[in-house]
Amino acid sequence: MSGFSEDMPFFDEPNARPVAPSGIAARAMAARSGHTNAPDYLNGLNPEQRLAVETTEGPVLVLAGAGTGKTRVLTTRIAHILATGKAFPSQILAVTFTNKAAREMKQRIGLLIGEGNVEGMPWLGTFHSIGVKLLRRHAELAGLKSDFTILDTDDVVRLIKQLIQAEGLDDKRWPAKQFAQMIDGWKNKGLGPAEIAEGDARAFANGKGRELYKAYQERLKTLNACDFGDLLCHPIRIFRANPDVLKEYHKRFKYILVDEYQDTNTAQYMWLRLLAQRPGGPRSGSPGGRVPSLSGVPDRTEGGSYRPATPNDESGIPAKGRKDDRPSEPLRGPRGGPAPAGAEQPVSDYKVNICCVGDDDQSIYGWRGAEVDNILRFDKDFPGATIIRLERNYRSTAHILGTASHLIAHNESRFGKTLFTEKIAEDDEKVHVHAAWDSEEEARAVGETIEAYQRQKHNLNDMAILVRASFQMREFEDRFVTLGLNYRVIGGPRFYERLEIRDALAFFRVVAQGADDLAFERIVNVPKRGLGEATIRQIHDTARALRIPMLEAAEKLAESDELKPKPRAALREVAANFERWQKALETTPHTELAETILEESGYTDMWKNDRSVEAPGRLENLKELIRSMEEYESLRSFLEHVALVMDAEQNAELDAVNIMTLHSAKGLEFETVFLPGWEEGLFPHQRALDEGGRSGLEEERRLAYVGLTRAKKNLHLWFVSNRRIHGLWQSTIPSRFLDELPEAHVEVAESGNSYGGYGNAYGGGSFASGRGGQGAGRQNPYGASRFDNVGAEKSGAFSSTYATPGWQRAQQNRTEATDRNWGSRSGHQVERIGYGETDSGYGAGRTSIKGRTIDGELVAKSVADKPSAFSVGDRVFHQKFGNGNIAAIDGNKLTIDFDKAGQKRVLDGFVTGV
DNA sequence: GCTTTTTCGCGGGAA
DNA sequence: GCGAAAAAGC
Repeated sequence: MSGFSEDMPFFDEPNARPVAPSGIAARAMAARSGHTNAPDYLNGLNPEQRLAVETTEGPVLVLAGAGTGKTRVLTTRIAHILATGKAFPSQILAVTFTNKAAREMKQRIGLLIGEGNVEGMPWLGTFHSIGVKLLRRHAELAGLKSDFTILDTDDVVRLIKQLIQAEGLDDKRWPAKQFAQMIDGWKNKGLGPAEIAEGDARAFANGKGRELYKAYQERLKTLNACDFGDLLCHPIRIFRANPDVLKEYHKRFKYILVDEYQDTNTAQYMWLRLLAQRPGGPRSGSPGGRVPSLSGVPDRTEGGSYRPATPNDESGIPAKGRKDDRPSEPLRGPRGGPAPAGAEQPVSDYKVNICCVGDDDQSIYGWRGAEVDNILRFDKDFPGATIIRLERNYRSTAHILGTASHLIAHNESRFGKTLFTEKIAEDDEKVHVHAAWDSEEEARAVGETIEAYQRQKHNLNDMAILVRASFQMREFEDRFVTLGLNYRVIGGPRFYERLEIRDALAFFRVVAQGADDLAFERIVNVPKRGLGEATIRQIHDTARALRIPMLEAAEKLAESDELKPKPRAALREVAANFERWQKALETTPHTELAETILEESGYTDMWKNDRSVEAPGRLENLKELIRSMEEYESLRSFLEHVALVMDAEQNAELDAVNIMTLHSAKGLEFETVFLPGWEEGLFPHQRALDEGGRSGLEEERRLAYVGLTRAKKNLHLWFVSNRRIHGLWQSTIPSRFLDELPEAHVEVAESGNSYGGYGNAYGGGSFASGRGGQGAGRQNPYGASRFDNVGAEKSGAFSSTYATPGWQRAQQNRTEATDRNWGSRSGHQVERIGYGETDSGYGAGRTSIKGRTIDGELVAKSVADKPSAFSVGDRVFHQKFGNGNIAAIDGNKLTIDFDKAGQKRVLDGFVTGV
């Protein structure tokens, strides 16, 4: 929560006590002094877990496979450090990525050592929450005041947009959103405006990228604000520029623990390195089982400046772009693998009690800056590191584990772990692979399977549908609504991102921090009071000219006669309101004040008068917002919470099927898991392949691995032959990942109910052209015809799917990862994958498809100008919808009245004349 | 300044 | 095909 309001003296140990509730410490002492009985909390750990808990000294990397008890090790390790008196709670730095993980850790440590003592762990939290805490303490060293505002992505984009416009640039050509992402990327690498690569700087805004970035940082400073990236970057810069500050933290943190280390980005790595470094000096002995006295903490930073990690990089961080610079040989584990190019000089001859826990096979966040290399390189960074593998899985059946292990073995850049289980039951089912004709049938069949499980008394809560992309969810939702099947979507739009909540928060922000221009701008004209673009611009200009916040500028303008009477009166009212509320901040309880603000501003009335369907819900949300404020002591601490904790709890009461993306499923487990959409182009996702090449494919494969390992007992994979992408139906081919599954653990299920009628006609479709050489060219190491009988009895269609040229292309793609052009070699089917195509489909680039402007010309125009091979009234056949008559033609898009399926819009490449 | 029409984008999303 | 955001229209 609020780091600055409840600030404590820096070294607070005098008030702290060693943790010894429930006699744990006593027992630990006993254990150490010769008794063979281990303390309770160590009971039930397997040998590897126990080693990971008890190896408290020196660098430790715990490679924790899926379902091997990672969180248990982390929490028990902390409990162990505390119980044996190696450190006070406040001397342990424990970082996670999500609030959820931090919360769970706190709770579980609480169970081990007693609730009260977890409160004494002020440095357990997310990278960002700890970053805020550091920054609030040392804000002035970053040019901020300690009450700075944290901007979220939305604010940042609006701010950048203003800057782009201020530069006189075309904000169409240079989208603010894109630049925000670039800044995010730079900050993930810990790069300030002066440090970014020349090429990157030139790539945006006619070469003004660097200036723009600089201007952005300056603007943040004047707003007394920072973005999420700054929460890490500012502390890094502060540490580097102020050795004495860093030294304080070196003294403080005796043990560092990091969760999900494979997800750390370069900035987080820099941050950790700085805190973990103990330059110079000999390795100190183990503090043993003594509670170290304050004065006895040796100052290991004495007499040494930082050891630069590379000769030309003071940061302790490898040069940017390592991934790309790296020689192509794979990293084969930590032992003897080649050091990646740009790897910095290892940390040596001083003691670092850092313990990182992670799983390289579950690294799925490369796209937001995570560097798998951080974990793969651990023992180079920390020579002499103990590496402990947790491979004993407590979650899944042997079939599921076997399937997942076999799949992930296709990746090259990994440590290599082999999960095993001792739970082998005869009646464990194999992993099921199902085929469906299209995504509707997929949803229908999954629904039926779920209902079948339900009849066998399985809880819906124990089932989950994990999709690659969120657009897949809709079909399931539609189906479940029809069936009356309860479901919940996890990771949807979040509470604090809702319009009404953001509006309300903007009011509060201006009251709490008058200089928050972004918030002010958001709500000056909410509810509508006739303050349009022109007036706002005027406020803006005045604020700029006088170098004052917009609220003050508004006050001034309201008193002057520069405005027309109407906006002037409105502005005067706004200014008066805020003045009144700001005064009330001192005297009124914050929940009461919040209500007053929403009433007096007319905001609640605005929604009361709104006749739309959402309005009542929005009012309800506002009430909920006020209610949730009660838990905080002040408006300010509440706002801080909101900035950092954007998640909202779901209700677990209801028995409902869980629907979520694969990404948000990481860390969860379910008895029964459905994985739909295993098709080339969707999974692995086309864009991952286009942008990431082989490493992109490997990340997709890790995502598949994450999906498979979520299942405890039952696992169902699906692929379809037809899917609607961006509104148009496309043929698809099964994912290459399906062919990477081991035959021994997988059972290919018969297709549910495919449409017999359409299926029959299928042979006449375009796949037929590729049937000739089927099987011959396959390089499937697990047998050539494993999936060939899929659905054979019903339609025969799916067998061909696996033997098409498209399938073979997928195989080729596997070996020729460098070839990123789907269209180049692919023959007939390619236009059905990806993003739709021009008429012929041969080799046409994706750029030409959607009517984007290229060199200022609308490309779609030329496409549309091309006369279609069909004319209105023609009788045509479509492989999904059957026969029909063309009702209208729009370029290559046909509107067809189908005999059975009704009117649909399809690309002309999908139909043949009859 | 507000309402309707057109355009755009469309992988994953913590803090 | 759909929703959000921008541009055009009133």
